[in-house]
Amino acid sequence: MPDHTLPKTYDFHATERRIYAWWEQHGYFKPWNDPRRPGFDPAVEPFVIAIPPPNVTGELHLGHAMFVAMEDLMIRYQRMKGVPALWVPGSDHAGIATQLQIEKALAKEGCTREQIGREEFLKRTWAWKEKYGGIIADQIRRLGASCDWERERFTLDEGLSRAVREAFVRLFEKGLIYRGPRLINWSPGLKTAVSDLEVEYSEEPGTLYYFKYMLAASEGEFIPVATTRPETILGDTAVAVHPEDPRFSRYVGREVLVPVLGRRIPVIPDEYVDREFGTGALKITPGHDPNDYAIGQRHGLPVISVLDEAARVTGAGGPYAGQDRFEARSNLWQDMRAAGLVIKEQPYTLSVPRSQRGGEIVEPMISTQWFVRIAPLAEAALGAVRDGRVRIIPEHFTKVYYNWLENIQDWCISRQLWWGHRIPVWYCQECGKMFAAREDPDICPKCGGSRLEQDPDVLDTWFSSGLWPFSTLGWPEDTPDVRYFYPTSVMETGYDILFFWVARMIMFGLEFTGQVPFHTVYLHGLIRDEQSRKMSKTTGNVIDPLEVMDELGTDALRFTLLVGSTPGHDTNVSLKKVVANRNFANKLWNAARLITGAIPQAPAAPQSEPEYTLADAWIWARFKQLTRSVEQLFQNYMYGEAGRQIYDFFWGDFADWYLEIAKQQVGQGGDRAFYTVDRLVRIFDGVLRMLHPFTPFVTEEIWGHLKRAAQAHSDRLLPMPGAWEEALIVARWPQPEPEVAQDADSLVRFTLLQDIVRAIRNLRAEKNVRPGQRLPAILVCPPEIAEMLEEEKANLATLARLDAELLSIVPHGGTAFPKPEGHITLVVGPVEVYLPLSGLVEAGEERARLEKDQAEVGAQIERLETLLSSPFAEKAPAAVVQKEREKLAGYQETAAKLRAQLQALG
RNA sequence: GGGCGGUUAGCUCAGUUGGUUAGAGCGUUGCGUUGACAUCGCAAAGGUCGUAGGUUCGAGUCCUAUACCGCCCACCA
Repeated sequence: MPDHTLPKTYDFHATERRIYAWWEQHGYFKPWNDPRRPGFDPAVEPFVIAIPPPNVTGELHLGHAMFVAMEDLMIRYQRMKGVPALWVPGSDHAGIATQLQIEKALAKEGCTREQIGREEFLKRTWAWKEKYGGIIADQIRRLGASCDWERERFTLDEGLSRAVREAFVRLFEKGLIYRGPRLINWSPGLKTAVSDLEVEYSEEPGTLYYFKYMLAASEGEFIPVATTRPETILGDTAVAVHPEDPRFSRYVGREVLVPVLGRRIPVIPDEYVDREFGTGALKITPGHDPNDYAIGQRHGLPVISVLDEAARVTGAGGPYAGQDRFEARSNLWQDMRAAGLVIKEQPYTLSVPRSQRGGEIVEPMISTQWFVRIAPLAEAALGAVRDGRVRIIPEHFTKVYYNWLENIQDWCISRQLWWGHRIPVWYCQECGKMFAAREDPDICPKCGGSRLEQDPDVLDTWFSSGLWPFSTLGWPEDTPDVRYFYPTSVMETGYDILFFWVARMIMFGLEFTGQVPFHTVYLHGLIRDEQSRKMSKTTGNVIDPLEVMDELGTDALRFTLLVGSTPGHDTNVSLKKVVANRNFANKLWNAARLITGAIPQAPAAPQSEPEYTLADAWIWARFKQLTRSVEQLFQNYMYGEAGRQIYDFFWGDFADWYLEIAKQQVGQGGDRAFYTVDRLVRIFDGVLRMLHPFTPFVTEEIWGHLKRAAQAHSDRLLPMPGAWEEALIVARWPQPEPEVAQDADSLVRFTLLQDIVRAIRNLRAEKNVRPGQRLPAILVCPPEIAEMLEEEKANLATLARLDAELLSIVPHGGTAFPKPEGHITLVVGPVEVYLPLSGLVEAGEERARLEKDQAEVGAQIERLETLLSSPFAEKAPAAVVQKEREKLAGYQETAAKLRAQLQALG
């Protein structure tokens, strides 16, 4: 046996490992045109994707699998098209997420980060990163990712750190970064500020507390006020009422007393107050509420912080100082009740702000933080999408993008963490000035002093991520990579990080490089379970991609994710789908066994000119259709639909029909066998090529076998490009093949053949004719069809399980054909099929079936006649009308046959 | 409050530019296994495309309204 014989079963496990190593070893993942390699041609346009960097200590989940599959598909497609394709891999330091992991580990040892100190903490985190940081990259390899691993980057590596400093200093020098006390979202557990985006609101049952704000100057008079957070009363600096509210107008300008504390605060008028809500009067806590902060600014109110960084009451809270916020809430309320200030409590649904990471309740607080003045950047980023320099797919997300950028707030970029890029700002202890610097300074540039202290904060992780498309290529250096590969091509990621990441990359790209960082944003949906629930460990519905790959193979997983998804829409993944796609890979494998086995049965060189059967012409016409359709779908980023069509072609046309026919044709030997094998090889090769971006492993493996089998047998068995490439991963993508006039005819004729076969199979199934039993048959049809059927006789016999010796094709026109004794009739379009089964069919049954057919055909004729006599005939395009006319003619022909048959039955 | 998406077969979903009998996988039913494949084959059942209008010769596809589900943003003392 030659070595290209395929084993009976496909061992995807071993294959995946072997093939990946082989690809990598041959350098196929590198762009063929590369400024780092000899023979570089800067004129050839590359295709570039920067990977969405996963968290360095993360574990692979289906979200990763999704983007890897999607991006690898795009990269492989471009590579096969001959475009230098670069996919830059890397990972993200993920400030909060990683730091939390380390802190958790420390907690197990019974200590805190403060106890071990910043330096030791960072040492441990780096050690953690070294230990676990490679895992995710290996898991991404298992998915088949064809990244250029030599270009792998990490957001905290030296080059990227330089980029971060450069970006910060530039913005700082332009005045686009400022520092100051503002009301920010404070995470008391993490003890850091977080940005607006990192706060998630959840609806939760709570209480609305009604109480009295007593007038300072008059006994017994009060303004009723409602709050959801009584502890903030301690920080109230005013009570606001609507200026036109008659209930309270007499109080405006007077003073009320803060419960328990007895502080005097003014009653102020402000239109922000909603007269309908609550009591119509609003307590103002500028230190702990964003709206109150704004009102406070308008009225020049003092700001009192009553909560500290751990959300405990500060000294300003008098008797409650040192208490936790919730403890203080209940204590204060009790004391107020005792003092007769409580009116009532009412159940109320709150929108509770929680930290995206820790999940704890975020506290709005006044704090000195660093901010990016975002408006000018946002304006530019809006422009880039508006004028089409960046295209977002699916398109409806552009609105979401606009909406966010048009209402954007300054971005709080400082975090009170240790794991991250430290803010490159120093404070001179001698002159008191602060300055930003690209390199760690020794002396103060303002006064020359040497007692410098660096700002202790680090930057928001997304600050460094925002630079990713160019920092990974070497920016701010003017490297050959930046010059050639930037701007990148497509940014493919989930829509959930459109704001966090995509918008910020566009802003930073424009700001720092003057160019958009990518011309296309492709947003995929989120992965959910089969009941469209989010996958979560608590629900227990998490599908682990690693387990899926172990059990069903990477290709099956990839194909499921790719074909099951539409851009921007969530995808429900179930194991059942993956199983179905594992079966698909298996089907491919077995088709390959058949084809490689068929090759040696044909002569190595044909003696005559090519001669193709109807089936050959048909499958070729269908294949060409597929290449055109797939090309168009790929161009429109409709990968899922493309995959589906290839799947359908392969399974429904190629395997179900053509392979069955091909076995028969190869069995005929001679040149017929050669030309059949030639079709098999070419079309299967084409299918493998088109499938390769979806299911790279099985296709590469099979293709290798196919190629070797073909080469071993004949130098005339070639793929479409005319020569066998060295590997499928770098093989040419099938060109869309143009349609020729004959194609339509082949399709119509073969469809008739299929209809005949189906009709016979149907009857056999109905009558329980044993599958093994070869039936004789008589086919009566118009002469021009008879010729075709005669040629296809052998195939017909195979497919419908007829006895080829006893199959007669009778050309017959005009007059009714006399029905043979003992036969029953099927009418398939212009063809009458007579099968000697009347013994199995009861009297009347045949008539009933024919009448049923007649009724169906009659209904169609009626429908089409109505249609064609309507304005449709004049207004619709001629081709469309013509098509319907032909259909009608076909039905009329069938109807005539049916009538004749029924008459013959008497 | 503003915006977006979904509603198609029992389930999960496709359905690009409107073209005239609506597709797949899974599930269900019946039949079938020595030669590519039971990880399979053959056949069958199953949908008035959420509802109501409109545009059009023609609407699952475009427009308007509406119901329900989901999401995002803003945020309500």
